[in-house]
Amino acid sequence: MRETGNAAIQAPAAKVAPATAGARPYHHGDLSRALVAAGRRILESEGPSALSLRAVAREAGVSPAAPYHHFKDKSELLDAVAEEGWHELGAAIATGRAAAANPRAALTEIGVAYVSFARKNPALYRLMYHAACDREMMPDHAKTQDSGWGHVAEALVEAGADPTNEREMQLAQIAAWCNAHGVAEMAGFKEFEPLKEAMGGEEAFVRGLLNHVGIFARPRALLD
Amino acid sequence: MRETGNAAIQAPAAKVAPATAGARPYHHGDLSRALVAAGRRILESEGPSALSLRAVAREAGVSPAAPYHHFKDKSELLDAVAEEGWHELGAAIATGRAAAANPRAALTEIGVAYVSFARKNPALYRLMYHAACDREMMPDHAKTQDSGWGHVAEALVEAGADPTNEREMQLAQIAAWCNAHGVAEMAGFKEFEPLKEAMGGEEAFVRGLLNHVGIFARPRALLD
DNA sequence: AGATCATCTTGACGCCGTTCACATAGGTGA
DNA sequence: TCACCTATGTGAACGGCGTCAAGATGATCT
Repeated sequence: MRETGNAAIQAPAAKVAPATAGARPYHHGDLSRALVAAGRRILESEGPSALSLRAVAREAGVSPAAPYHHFKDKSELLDAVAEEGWHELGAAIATGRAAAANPRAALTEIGVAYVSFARKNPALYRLMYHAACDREMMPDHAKTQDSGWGHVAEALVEAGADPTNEREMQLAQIAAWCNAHGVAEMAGFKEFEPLKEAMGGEEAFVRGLLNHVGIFARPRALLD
Repeated sequence: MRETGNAAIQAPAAKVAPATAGARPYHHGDLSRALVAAGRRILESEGPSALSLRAVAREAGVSPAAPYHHFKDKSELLDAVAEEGWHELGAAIATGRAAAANPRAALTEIGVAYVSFARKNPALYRLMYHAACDREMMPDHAKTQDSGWGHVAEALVEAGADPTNEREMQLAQIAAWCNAHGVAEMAGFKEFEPLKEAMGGEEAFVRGLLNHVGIFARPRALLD
């Protein structure tokens, strides 16, 4: 019939094609993945307004109706693109955290990595959050163990937070996310350019902002 | 020809109609305002996906092409709706600030008022920020003296910040905005419901978040 | 009154998301 | 081997969208 869940995983069903062979081995071979990739290419090169289902199908070289055999509708395709983004954001956060000199610095680096990802993939980031806000919840993926969400909690504990104080832990975790999200969406505003340059570049600006805003540098209710 | 700027101000041009007379005095009378109002009604009652130019025209009782005599294109109409939102947000912030017992509390109340407005008008708030992010800058309106932006700066100074430390002032102001924005967009997520209830309602939750996140409760680089 | 000009309508264009009937081709079991 | 089944593709069509050009309408100015 039709794939219902994650489009990136073909399940143990009948192996249909070598996935990345030359030209077009099967009917298409691996349309799901091709469509998601095409969607992301269009998003990056031509912006969100150009991201139509038909354009994605064109980019993948299939008819406008073909995607409907792999995704219920357009928003499900966009969800798959967004999911790829959440996955990469999680990886970026893990990398940032690992690069920190000490547990306390890890929190800061998580924030910087988060904002950095969002600033490097603005259209993708906005798509990710758009999807999340529409359903008024974080994507399931963001809550798995190895996600950004999980890393924040772990980093908080390693920095000395009391994991038994559940309420404060939750508040701090959410606050961190709000914090990073706010900075991520506003750091690109043009009126801040002069200040950015005066501070020696965007990263310094972002660090200043995160520091001012607090949680990444000093989660005081937990650590003070 | 065609109105170029603010659609809400009819300028000193020829008075065309009594503005709010019965039925339809002139060709329409005051289509600009009617269209903005219709747009907002649709946004609130049927959501952003239903907010098409044609639907707005229908709601206002005119043909699909009529709006083009008042707005360059759809996005200019949406900008006008958003501008109304920024105006109201500014007023809400002013009210919150005025209700505070002391200068320090004023900062907190500004944050609470901001988030409260966003939570009460989620679709409008998202439209407002969407427009801002698209052009990568705050709307001009948000930067005028009596806007939310201005109130934050004033409140910071009244709370004891040093207005001559320009860089820190700017950083704090931006941080406050990031802060409020992040909380505003995430406070509605469903996975936080249990915590919200445990804390005695959404306002307490928001205050906790703003407090954790820092700037509204303790802009330390400036005040400590 | 006649000219003028902003305003509104009609009709059209191309693009969109989506659906449906049909075509095609790999895999399966007789 | 071959008929069948199912997954996957195409083509044509629908209504809705944003937008524009040409024409109708009616208030205002001289």
